[in-house]
Amino acid sequence: MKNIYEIAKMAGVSKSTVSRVLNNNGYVSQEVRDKVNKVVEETGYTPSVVARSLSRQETNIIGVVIPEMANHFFAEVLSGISEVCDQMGWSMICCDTGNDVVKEDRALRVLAQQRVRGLILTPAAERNLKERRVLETLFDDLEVPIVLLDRHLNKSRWGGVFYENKKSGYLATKELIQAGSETVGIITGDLKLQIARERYQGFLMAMEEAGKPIDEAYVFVGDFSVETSYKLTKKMIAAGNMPDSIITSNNLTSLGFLKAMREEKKRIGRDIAVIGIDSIDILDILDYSFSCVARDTNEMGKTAMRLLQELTDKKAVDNVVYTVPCVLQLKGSERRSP
Amino acid sequence: MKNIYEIAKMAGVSKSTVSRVLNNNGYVSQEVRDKVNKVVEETGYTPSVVARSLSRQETNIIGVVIPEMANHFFAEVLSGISEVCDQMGWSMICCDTGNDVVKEDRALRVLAQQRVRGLILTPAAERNLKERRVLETLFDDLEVPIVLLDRHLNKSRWGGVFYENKKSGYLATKELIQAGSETVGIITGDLKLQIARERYQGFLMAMEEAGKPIDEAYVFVGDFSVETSYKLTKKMIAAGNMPDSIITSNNLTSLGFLKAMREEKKRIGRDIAVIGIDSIDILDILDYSFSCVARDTNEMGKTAMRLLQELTDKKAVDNVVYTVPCVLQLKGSERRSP
DNA sequence: ATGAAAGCGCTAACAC
DNA sequence: GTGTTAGCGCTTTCAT
Repeated sequence: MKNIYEIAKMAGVSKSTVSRVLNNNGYVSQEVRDKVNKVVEETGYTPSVVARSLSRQETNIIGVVIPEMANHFFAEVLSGISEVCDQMGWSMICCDTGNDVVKEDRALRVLAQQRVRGLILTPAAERNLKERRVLETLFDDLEVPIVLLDRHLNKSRWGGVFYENKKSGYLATKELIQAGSETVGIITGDLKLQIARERYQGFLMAMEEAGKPIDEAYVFVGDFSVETSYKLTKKMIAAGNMPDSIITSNNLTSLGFLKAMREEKKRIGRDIAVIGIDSIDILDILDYSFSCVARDTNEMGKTAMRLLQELTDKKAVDNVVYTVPCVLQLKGSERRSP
Repeated sequence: MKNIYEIAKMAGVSKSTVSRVLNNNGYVSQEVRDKVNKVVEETGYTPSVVARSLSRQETNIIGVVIPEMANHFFAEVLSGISEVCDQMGWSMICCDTGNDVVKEDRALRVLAQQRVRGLILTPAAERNLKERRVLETLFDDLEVPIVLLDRHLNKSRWGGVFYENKKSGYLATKELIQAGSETVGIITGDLKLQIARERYQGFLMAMEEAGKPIDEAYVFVGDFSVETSYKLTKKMIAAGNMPDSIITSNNLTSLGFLKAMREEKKRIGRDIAVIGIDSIDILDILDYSFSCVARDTNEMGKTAMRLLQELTDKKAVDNVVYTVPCVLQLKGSERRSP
């Protein structure tokens, strides 16, 4: 591929002029402009963004670090980020950490080296103070703004786009009780994550409000994965002691729960009622009765990207927080009708 | 962020030495190595990949261009690509074209400017000769190898990772006939895409082999989207003329079909039999009887990335083609039992 | 084993 | 309006 100097030579002008034409800034006569464009056209010349970035001392790439691309929640988020990113003419480097902090650290370091302009991060886990300081320093030194997405990072000063976690747990529980449940159980997420704790707290709050005691046997500590939720549900069924209803704390937890129920020939609405946190698109398509507390996932991604843009433009301060609302979607599974 | 020169100064050595330590090449005494590493550690210095890329005249970024991230098929593929990419220590810029050729062109141009080291592409559509030439020239000039994924680009000389499309259509159709269907219909994908035509041809072949005539009324030309498939199925049901069974040509087509069936209170296995091309994970979890012809999606992504690596290493020639096998998964929906 | 210096392809301040 | 020139932060060749 030719470089800018060769294009300049061919057009009989200087590099600066070619640069001006390419970036459409500075004064350059129409005549010269046409001449340069013609050469660019003919040669199929494409300027190097890496040289430009070095010279300008900034890139137009953002980093996106998420725990699992194949999780539909994150796929939707990514799609939203990508759309806004594209509109801005920026590019996005995606990293999938598989919920592994080691991979996450590596990803963050790579993105720092890439000198990304901004970062959208869903942390695999919360970190101790020291680890967090290292990360903070790394990106602070580079003046890279960071937007957290969905998950918090303990005591970090970064803002982000989050969810009404506590409220979602609260609403789901309250609804189950109102629909007639005497006993309500929950399969939680990884309680090391703030969002899992919040959802659980919402559950506790609604229970207390209704004057229901918490039965430890009905609190299943999971980790937001299909597998664990599946195992816990199996165990619950095997124990022969099921609550009237249960909260599944995220989309994968719901799936694991449904899988185990199917296998054990248990039926939602007959053997147990359920409300999930997060919707599962396909269940709606199938008209499957699965009640949930939902949110606009794609919009979460878009909002995160817009916030990041404001931060890079210095039009927002660091610790801005957007909270997307939860919406109850009742489809019948909140009720048990034996 | 400090640069290499400042680190050198602080360590009392030259830039070259720091570079050698950082890249772990060339001779440098253990003593000096330690000294440099200490300074790097203390300052939290992170070398700039953009400067390195300019100097080395190559990046470690690959471009991935796909039609829709939120489609579970592509999310899985992305996940596979990402994993191998990460293992290699490379980064990946993702672009979602939304099946739009204009966006695709823009994405490709951006990736060329980014001087990506390689490209994995699922084209939004086939192109005319001229458009294709422009693309080819662009990346040829930059010596960027390209791996096609899932979808072909007409008459291009690029290799890639594809699927047994014709066979999948053939197997599905044959199975439906064997299971007792007198009449078989199909909702095709966008026939401008070779993979859609191939799947359709497989259908035709099996029909011919079985001596069944093709009833035009049972051939529904779709476009691999939920929406179109939904509308076509609605129309089919409204017309009151359904085949014994039907092929749905990809995962989204299956979903649109299932949605319309539900809405119209039609039941798979009673009113019509069906085999879909591509599996839908969640249906398995729900133990939903949905037969399909499946493939290892995640592996397709990994294979594509490995092929790309071989191409960048010049260990493979351009037009290598991997074809991933299709596997019949019968769950009962292939049979109609009124 | 280490340093000096040229160069990667571009941008932008300055000169004319 | 256009050209000249000095970087941007690295790598790498060539001396020493």
